[in-house]
Amino acid sequence: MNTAIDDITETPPLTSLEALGQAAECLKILAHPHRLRMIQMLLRDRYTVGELAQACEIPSHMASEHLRLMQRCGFLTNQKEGRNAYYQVVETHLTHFMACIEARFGQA
Amino acid sequence: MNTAIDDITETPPLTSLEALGQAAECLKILAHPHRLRMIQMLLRDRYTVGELAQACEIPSHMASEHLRLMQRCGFLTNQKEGRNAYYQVVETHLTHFMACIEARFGQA
DNA sequence: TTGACATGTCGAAACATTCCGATATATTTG
DNA sequence: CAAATATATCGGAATGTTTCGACATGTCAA
Repeated sequence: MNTAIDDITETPPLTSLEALGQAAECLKILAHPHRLRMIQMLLRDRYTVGELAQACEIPSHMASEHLRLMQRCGFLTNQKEGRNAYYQVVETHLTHFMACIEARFGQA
Repeated sequence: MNTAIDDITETPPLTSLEALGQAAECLKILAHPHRLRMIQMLLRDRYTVGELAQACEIPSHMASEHLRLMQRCGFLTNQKEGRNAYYQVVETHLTHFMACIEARFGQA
């Protein structure tokens, strides 16, 4: 015999189209190989723009643009130290997203 | 004293830029509110193009295009029955991705 | 066979993203 | 101060995505 709670856990309600719109915005920002690499690195440690740029094999002014984008949407924050800018992750759910991506696309 | 295995589990290698490129392609396809809604529904049951279109509040010929895109990249498959086409999920990792999205963006 | 229905496909307009050179700002070093 | 370094920003060309109307295909029922 099912209880009300059983029914809810069996079929949770659909997410609203509005919330899925927000989700889609965030996924669009994730959907770039250089930004994924930056997030993967920043989930482990903090890095400067130049270090991230080098890891992505791109000019640092382009890394700066990717980082600005990810900061504007609440994924990252930065701290300026001298002439360097250290970025780090603030959106904790990125840990889970990256775990999903690593589970599917591996460490290859 | 750390073993080699400890070191690996503490700092797994970065995913290659090539693999992250594939991941980005998949995320781009996920990054659309109507496609997210379709996937969320199809993870629970199979539906026709018309049913999915109605749930997304879009004309069915546009639902058909979204479904074709998701089929081409290996997320979905379909079975024709009479004049209907039933779609269902074949990429099992979508369960985990959708769980992440629901955890972050809720059932609101 | 005819008409209604469900789905699929095409092409173009509208829109968004990516990339890059040029330039700007701020900081450290000599 | 001047030069070098690190980061940030701007504008535009190239490219990709989304949407939509129009039309094509295939199925069912009368």
